Amino acid sequence: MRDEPACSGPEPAQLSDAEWTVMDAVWKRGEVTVRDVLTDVQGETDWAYSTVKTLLQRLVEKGAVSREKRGNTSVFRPAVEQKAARGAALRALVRRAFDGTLGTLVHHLVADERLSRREREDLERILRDEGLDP
Amino acid sequence: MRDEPACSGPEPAQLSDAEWTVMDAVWKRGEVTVRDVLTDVQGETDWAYSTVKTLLQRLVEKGAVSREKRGNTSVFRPAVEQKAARGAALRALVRRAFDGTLGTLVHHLVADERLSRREREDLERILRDEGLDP
DNA sequence: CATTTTCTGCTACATTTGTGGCAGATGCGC
DNA sequence: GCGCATCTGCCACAAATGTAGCAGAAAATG
Repeated sequence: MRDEPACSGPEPAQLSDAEWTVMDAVWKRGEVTVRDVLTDVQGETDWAYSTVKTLLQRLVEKGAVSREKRGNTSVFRPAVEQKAARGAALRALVRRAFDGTLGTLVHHLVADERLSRREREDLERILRDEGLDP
Repeated sequence: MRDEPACSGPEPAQLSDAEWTVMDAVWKRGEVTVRDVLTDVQGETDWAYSTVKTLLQRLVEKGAVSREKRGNTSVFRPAVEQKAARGAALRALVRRAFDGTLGTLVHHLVADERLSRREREDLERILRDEGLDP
């Protein structure tokens, strides 16, 4: 009896850097207009209205968000869960840079000299606290 | 007194998918020619000689490998350690997709339903043992 | 040596990503 | 209803990435 969930459906499309920034706002609000996102990313970026618009457009094409016309304004909603997107991104990284093996990544984490003792302890704690639920 | 290694020098340049494939061969062999890499990636990819050549060229420009002329043939050598490249890639992922916080990634790992119990246990064990045993 | 093989240097070209402009349609304040 | 603010749809353009061809130089081969 296997306890792995095995492979579910197709991976959500990979998101680019800029697209992640937009998705953060989309997930946070649940439902956004171009302007909402623009507002949220002010300070983080220096994007023009058009830039956000284009990015949302591309996210629609990638199937990451859905668009619904409300009056003359588009309202966007997440079409993939953040968790799914994160999983896909993580698996893509593991595939390209860590032998396709999660274990290699974890090993790197704990062996990486840039990981502070404190962070390492945090990881252990998180694992113990969160990993126990059957 | 801080125990963090804090921020060392500048991150190695980000590598693209294709570039990671090439770098795998470069790290494995320690010293390669275009043809060596081409040989190694046969089966994995269907690249032309020129493709590998271009990729190595770009890796030189990115400072990821060094080139040395031996006769009329170029010999390439890693200029960044695999560990450093992995670290940079991992940090980039955390930055874009996991709130910039390693803890968020680890939390995702243990909470992700796609992570099998066995992998979860491995993770815990590796953390406890500091990754000392294979 | 004359050929054949193999390299290199340069160029090319499609796609994706980052960034944004312009013009026409639509909605809001007065 | 009119004008001003907004939105949208479509296009643009540079940099990065994926993928490779061509021509000339260098080396190997008979």
